[in-house]
Amino acid sequence: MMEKQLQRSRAVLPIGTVMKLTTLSARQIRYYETQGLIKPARNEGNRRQFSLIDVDRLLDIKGYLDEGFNMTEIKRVYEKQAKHQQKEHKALEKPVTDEDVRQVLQHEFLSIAGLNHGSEPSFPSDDLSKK
DNA sequence: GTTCTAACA
DNA sequence: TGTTAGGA
Repeated sequence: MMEKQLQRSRAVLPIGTVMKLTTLSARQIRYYETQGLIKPARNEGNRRQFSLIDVDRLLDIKGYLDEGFNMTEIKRVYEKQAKHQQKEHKALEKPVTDEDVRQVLQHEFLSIAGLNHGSEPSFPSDDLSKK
């Protein structure tokens, strides 16, 4: 049941393929990597090798971009996602599937987009539940 | 031909 | 972000 997960995390796609799949420029893809939004593997030639999970992540990022979010805002979303993964991992040792990730992202996306879709760079700030 | 990093008209 | 230089 986890086989597909392994296949999806198999990083073998060159940046050129990812460009076509996501319609993002190499510049953007590389930049997002420096911003910590994605972490593609590298082959022996220092070439980036993306997995389907990476592509999926890129497509999500593109979605945020279309909604007018900037890198810092998008990064914030993924930071929270990272926390979720850590939490799950430490607490239950439960493997996070890309479907889980999608749900978290979708939730974050909808809530953020719904609260301020206009132009204000301001966010509802962090959660108050962390005590 | 493709991808990489760094830098800027 | 685009684009280009110079390498691998």
